Amino acid sequence: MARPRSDDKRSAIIAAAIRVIASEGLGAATATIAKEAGVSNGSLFTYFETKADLMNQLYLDLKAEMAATALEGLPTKSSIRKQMQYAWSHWLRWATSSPEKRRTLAQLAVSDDITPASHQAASNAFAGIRELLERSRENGPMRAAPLAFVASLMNALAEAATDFMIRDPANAEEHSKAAFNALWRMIA
Amino acid sequence: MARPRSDDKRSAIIAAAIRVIASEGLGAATATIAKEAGVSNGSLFTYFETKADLMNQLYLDLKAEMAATALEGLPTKSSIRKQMQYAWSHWLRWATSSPEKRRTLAQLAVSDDITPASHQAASNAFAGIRELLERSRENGPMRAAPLAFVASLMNALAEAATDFMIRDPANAEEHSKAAFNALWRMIA
Amino acid sequence: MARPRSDDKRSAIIAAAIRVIASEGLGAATATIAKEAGVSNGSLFTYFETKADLMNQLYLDLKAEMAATALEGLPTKSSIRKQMQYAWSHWLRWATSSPEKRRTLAQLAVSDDITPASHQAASNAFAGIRELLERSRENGPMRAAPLAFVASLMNALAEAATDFMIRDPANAEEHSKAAFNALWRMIA
Amino acid sequence: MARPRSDDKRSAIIAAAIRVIASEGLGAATATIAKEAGVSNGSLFTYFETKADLMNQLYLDLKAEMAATALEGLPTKSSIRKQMQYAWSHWLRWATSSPEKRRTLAQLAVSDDITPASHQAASNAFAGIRELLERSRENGPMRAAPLAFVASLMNALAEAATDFMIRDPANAEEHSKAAFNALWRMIA
DNA sequence: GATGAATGAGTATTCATTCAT
DNA sequence: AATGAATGAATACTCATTCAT
Repeated sequence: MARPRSDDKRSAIIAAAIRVIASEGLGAATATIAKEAGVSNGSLFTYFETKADLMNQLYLDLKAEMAATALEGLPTKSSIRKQMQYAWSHWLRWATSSPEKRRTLAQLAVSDDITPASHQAASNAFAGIRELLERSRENGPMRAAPLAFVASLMNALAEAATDFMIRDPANAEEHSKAAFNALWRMIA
Repeated sequence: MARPRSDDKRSAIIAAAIRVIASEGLGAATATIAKEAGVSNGSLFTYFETKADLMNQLYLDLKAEMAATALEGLPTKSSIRKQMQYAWSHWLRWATSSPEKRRTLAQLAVSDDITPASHQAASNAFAGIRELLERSRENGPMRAAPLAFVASLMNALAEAATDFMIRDPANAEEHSKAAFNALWRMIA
Repeated sequence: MARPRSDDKRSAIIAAAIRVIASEGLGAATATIAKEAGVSNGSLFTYFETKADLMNQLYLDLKAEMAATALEGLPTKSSIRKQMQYAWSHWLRWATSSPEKRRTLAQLAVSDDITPASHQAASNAFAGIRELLERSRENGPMRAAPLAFVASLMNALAEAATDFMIRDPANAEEHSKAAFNALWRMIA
Repeated sequence: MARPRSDDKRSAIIAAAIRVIASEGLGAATATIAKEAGVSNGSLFTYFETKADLMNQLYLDLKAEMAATALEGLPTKSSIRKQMQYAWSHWLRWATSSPEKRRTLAQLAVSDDITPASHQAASNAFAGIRELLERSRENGPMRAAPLAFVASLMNALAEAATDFMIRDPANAEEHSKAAFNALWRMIA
């Protein structure tokens, strides 16, 4: 319970959890995750106090990675539409090309183990994207709606589009664009 | 000649499952559900072969009720936009006013216990709504996209809107309309 | 619980029990036996008060059939050796040619459900054979041993021989004779 | 580095199983065995993967102990008859003086849980005794019979004799000798 | 008498977490 | 800090028996 020493081990556990939860669901045993990480089951609990704690940290890690990927290399000089489109396509590309992370994230998102605080923190990680969204819709038909509402719709669109891109990878790029255009029609 | 199997008991178990799962999640014990239904734990298994069977039937019941509510009293003589709006508002009203059913349905929708066959059957229950959607988008910008993709977007929008209506009930009607308008902008 | 009406049903249950226990062991559910007999599970209990009661009656029926088969047509005018050999071969033939009955009987014989009274009654059914045995050994080396001891040895020999005949049916007759000769060497 | 698995605990569970099964039969609950062994019910499963696994190991342990006892201190310089008699009397003495072990072994021997592999392994433990038997019968009337058949008869005799010795302990030694003489008449 | 639904005690096994080594 | 054995609560499902129809 003292400060754990090895960041490698923490990472190994997180990575193992992604793989195991993707294939076995949230019911996966901590012992299974530990073994997959090459760590003893006891050690898992020196890096994460409880299973729920592991879940919450995993959730945050994944959300943060997702947001960072979306904004990495953002062409801040371009038009807001271009920037939004850039973020959108990177976001969906990440989700599409990391199927285990996405599956695991999807399960965590609906889990009762994730605390409101974690949901809040995850939302903060999306601040950059929310800002983009704010500027995108500021002259559009949803300019008066609560931003959280619009964000929720955007998120839902991204989820649905990703599902479809995974199910029909041949036309993934096309689906991504179609969904972005739909988004733009909605808000701008 | 023996005591006949009672529809009341089946309903009681289904209703109890809705309540219990809404508050305890899918991990709820069958014994808890049975007790809540006023039935012995053994009896639960004469009405549902396994816990998974109960989950699947519950899922179908809820999906069917949702679709039926959306289409009940549909003004088939009105314009397609009016019809869609009618279905949309009934759909969201049902979801909003049955929070336990909605919570439970949300959990079931992502559960591994729900078989592909059940998902298929649930989809069939939505045939009427899908038809409305087809006619709604037939001249719009998404006329060439796979219907399933559009349906998925519509569903995601409905989910997001419902979440928001529940969190902010004072403006529920407004949110419903805003979401509908967003939908219409997207597809028509 | 009143006197049951139909002997047919009793027989059907007994016969079903033989088949089911032979294949599923003593743990077989009464419901399974009832279904195999074409009777409702409730009815089974009007013919046999408890499962243990069914087991005991089944045990007795099988033991009695076994003894009767061994002695049927006994050549009472022949030498005692001839008579014993006749009973022996009929006994083993029955065991060999009724594998389900034998399997079931073997399981019942070691079951805790069979009461001492039933074991006693089964022993009585073997009175005829025991008498043969008494006359067989009356001048032999075991003439002073308790008859029950000799009977026990004879029974053990018959069991072992039967096992072997079933495992090696091509030489069944030979094994039967070899075992009989061994028996005769032992007692006469 | 962690607490090592304790042989004492394994032994305690095995010993507890012997006692519990002797008195309650094979249906005995694993929890009962664990409690009798002074171990948590969970721990039982760190020493034995399943209940069936426990049964199989128990069966082997008992069979091995039985065979070892029979052959311990065998006077290999004596005549074959003397050697056989020595093994026979030690065998029956063990069976007689360990009634719980014997009861339990008898139940296990007919259990469906015991795998063919275990029966095979148990048979291997009896190799020494089988060898004695081979030399005992090599010039006798059963010299041409399959050894396995003769072994089966010998085993059946031993079982029957043991039963009788337990039921009539006052004359145990006498019964043992009578049975041995009967065996010798049979095979030598 | 016949039926089969109702009952609820009973059981192997799993798993998060703790703790001796 | 690391290990993995120890713990014991928790859970789906079965089954002999009873009883309403």
